[in-house]
Amino acid sequence: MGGLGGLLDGVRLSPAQRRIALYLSEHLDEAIFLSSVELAERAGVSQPSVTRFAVALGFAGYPELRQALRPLVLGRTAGEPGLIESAIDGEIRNLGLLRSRLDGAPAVEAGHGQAPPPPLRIKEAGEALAAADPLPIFGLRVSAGLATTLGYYARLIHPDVRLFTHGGSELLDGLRIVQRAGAQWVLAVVLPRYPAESIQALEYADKLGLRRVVITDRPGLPADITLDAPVGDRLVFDSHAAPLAVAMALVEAMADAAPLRTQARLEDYERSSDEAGIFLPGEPP
Amino acid sequence: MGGLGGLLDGVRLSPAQRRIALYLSEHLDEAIFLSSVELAERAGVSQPSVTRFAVALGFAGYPELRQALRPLVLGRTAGEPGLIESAIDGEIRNLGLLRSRLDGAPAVEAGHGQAPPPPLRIKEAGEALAAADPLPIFGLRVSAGLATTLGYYARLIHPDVRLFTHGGSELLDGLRIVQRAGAQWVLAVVLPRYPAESIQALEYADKLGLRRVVITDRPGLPADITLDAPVGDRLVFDSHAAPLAVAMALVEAMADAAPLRTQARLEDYERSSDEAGIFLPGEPP
DNA sequence: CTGCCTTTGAATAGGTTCATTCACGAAGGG
DNA sequence: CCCTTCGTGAATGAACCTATTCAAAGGCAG
Repeated sequence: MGGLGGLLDGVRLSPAQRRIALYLSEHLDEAIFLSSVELAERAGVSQPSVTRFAVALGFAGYPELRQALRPLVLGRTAGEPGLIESAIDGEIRNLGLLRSRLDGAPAVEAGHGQAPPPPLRIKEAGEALAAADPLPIFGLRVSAGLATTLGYYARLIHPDVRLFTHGGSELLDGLRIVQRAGAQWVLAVVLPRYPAESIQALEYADKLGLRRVVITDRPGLPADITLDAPVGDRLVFDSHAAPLAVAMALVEAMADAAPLRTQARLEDYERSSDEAGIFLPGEPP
Repeated sequence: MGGLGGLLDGVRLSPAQRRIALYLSEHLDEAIFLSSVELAERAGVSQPSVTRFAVALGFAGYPELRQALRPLVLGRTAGEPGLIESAIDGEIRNLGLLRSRLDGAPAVEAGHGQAPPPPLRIKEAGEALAAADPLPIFGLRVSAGLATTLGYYARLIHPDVRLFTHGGSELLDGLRIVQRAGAQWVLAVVLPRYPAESIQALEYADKLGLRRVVITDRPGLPADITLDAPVGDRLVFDSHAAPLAVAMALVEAMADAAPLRTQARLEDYERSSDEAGIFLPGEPP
C-alpha cells in the first residue's frame, strides 16, 4: 500500500536506496515535510544517500523529489483548481478533519483556540448496533443512497437488518414493528437538507424507547449517539465523502464487535455467492 | 471557506497581518509548504511581518505556525494511525489521485514514469447524459447505494430518470423499455465485486444500441465512457469516496450542460418543497 | 508643531539544508 | 593476490531560512 505512483519504474536501486524507498512508501504523508537529513535519519541511511536517491529517480535534487511527492499525498497540481477540483479539495479536507477527530487529538495545538469538537463514539455505536436485533436503518431522500450502502454492508454481517428509504406511515409503521420485534436501537442517516419526516421519525423512535445512532453533518439532531462529519457543499449538490467514511467506520466497528459472527457470515456468503456465480472471478470484498 | 480552524480567535491583527491571514485562508494548502520569505512575497508583506504574525498567534515562531497549519490541510496528527485512520488516509489519497487526473496533468513530473492514465471524460459524459431522455441509471448490490444517490440528484435536474437497483429480468426489461422510449445512453455503477448481472446488462445495453457511461474502479469493463476512480479496500468492506466524488462531478457536468433547465427545475423544486414543508428551515441544497 | 506610540521593512547574524568531494570498505574478476 | 568497480558515509562550503535589531513612516493627543 501507499504506492509511490510508479515513480520507481525501471530504476535499479542500491540497498540504501531501497531503504529510503521503503520508508517513503510507508510514511509518505509525513515524508513530504522532512528535510534530507531527517529523512536520512528515519530511513537509517546517510544524507548524501537521500540526495543520490533523488538523482537516481531523475530529479535534479532532493527538493525536487519532495515537491513531486506532494501531489501523491494531497492531490494538488500546478493547475488552477477548477470548480470540481476545489470541490474535491474540500472533500479531502473534510476527510482530514474527520481523521483528526478520530484520533481524539485536537487538530491545532497552539493558539488560544476554541474548544475541540467532542470525539466520535463510533466504537460504542458499533457495539450497540452489532448487538441489536433486529436492526432498523433508515435514510430518506438524499440520505437514501448512503442508507442503502449501509444496509447492504450491514446485512452481510448482521442477521436481521431492516432498511427504510422512504418516509411516511411506512417508516413509522416499520419502526413500531421492529420495536415490537425486540429492537433496541435504530440507525439513521440524516444529511442536509434535513427532511421533516426524518426528525419526526427520530422523535417517534424515542417515544418507542428506541435509542438512536444518527449519521449527519452537524450535532444538534435528536439522537443518543451523533456521528457527524462535514458534507461538501461547493457544487450544485452536496457531496458526502466524509459521512460515507463515517458509515464505513461504523460498519467496521460493528464487524469488530462481533468478530466470530462476522467471519462466519462472510465465509458463508463467500461460499454461496461463489456457487451461484453471482460475481465475476476475483478477490473477495 | 478555507477556514483557519479558529486560529485567529480574539487576536488583534495589524493590516499587514490581515493580509497574511487572508492569503493563508485562501491558499492554505500551498502555504504549508512555503518558507517565511515566500509567504511574505505572496502576501505582499515583508518577511519579518510573517514571523511577527506567527508570534502574535501564540506560536514560538514561523516554523511552529506552519506545522500547526498542516493538520488543517491533511488531517494528520502525531497519533499512530489505527485501522480506521489509515483507511481514511487511503481514501484521502484516492481523492488526491482523482483530483490530479481531473487536471489532466500527470501527478508526477519527473522520473521516467510509465504512461499516465487516460483523462476522465466527465464533461463529455455529462453533456451526453444531460441530453439523454429518458435516462436509465443502474447499480446492483454494493453499487445500489451510489446509484440511488446519483438517481436522486439526477432527478432534480433531469425530467425522466429511471433508476434500477435490482438485477434480473426486471433490469433487462427496463433497459429494453427505455430504449423503446428513445433512450440513447445508460449510466451504470459497477464497483467491485463486479456482479455478473451488471456485465450482462452492459452487454445487453450495447446490443440494444445504448451507449454506456460506467462509474467503476478500473478500466476494462464493456463501456463507451469509463469513469474510473479507486476504491478503498483497507477495511472489511470497500469504501467508495472517490467513485462518489466522480458521481458528484458527473452530476455537476450534467447540470452545466443544461444550465437553464437545471436552474428552472431547481427553483421549481425549491418552491414546491417549501410549500409542502418537506425540509426543516435552512439554506437550499 | 512636538512627543509618543504603533507598524513596517531593510539589514544582519546565526542556524540549517543540500550538493559536492573524498576516503573507506565490500564484492567480483583477472 | 591485486585491481577495478560500486556503494556508502564523513566533511565541507555555498545557498537558504529565520529571528532580531534598528530606523523610518504614519497616526494621534496635547
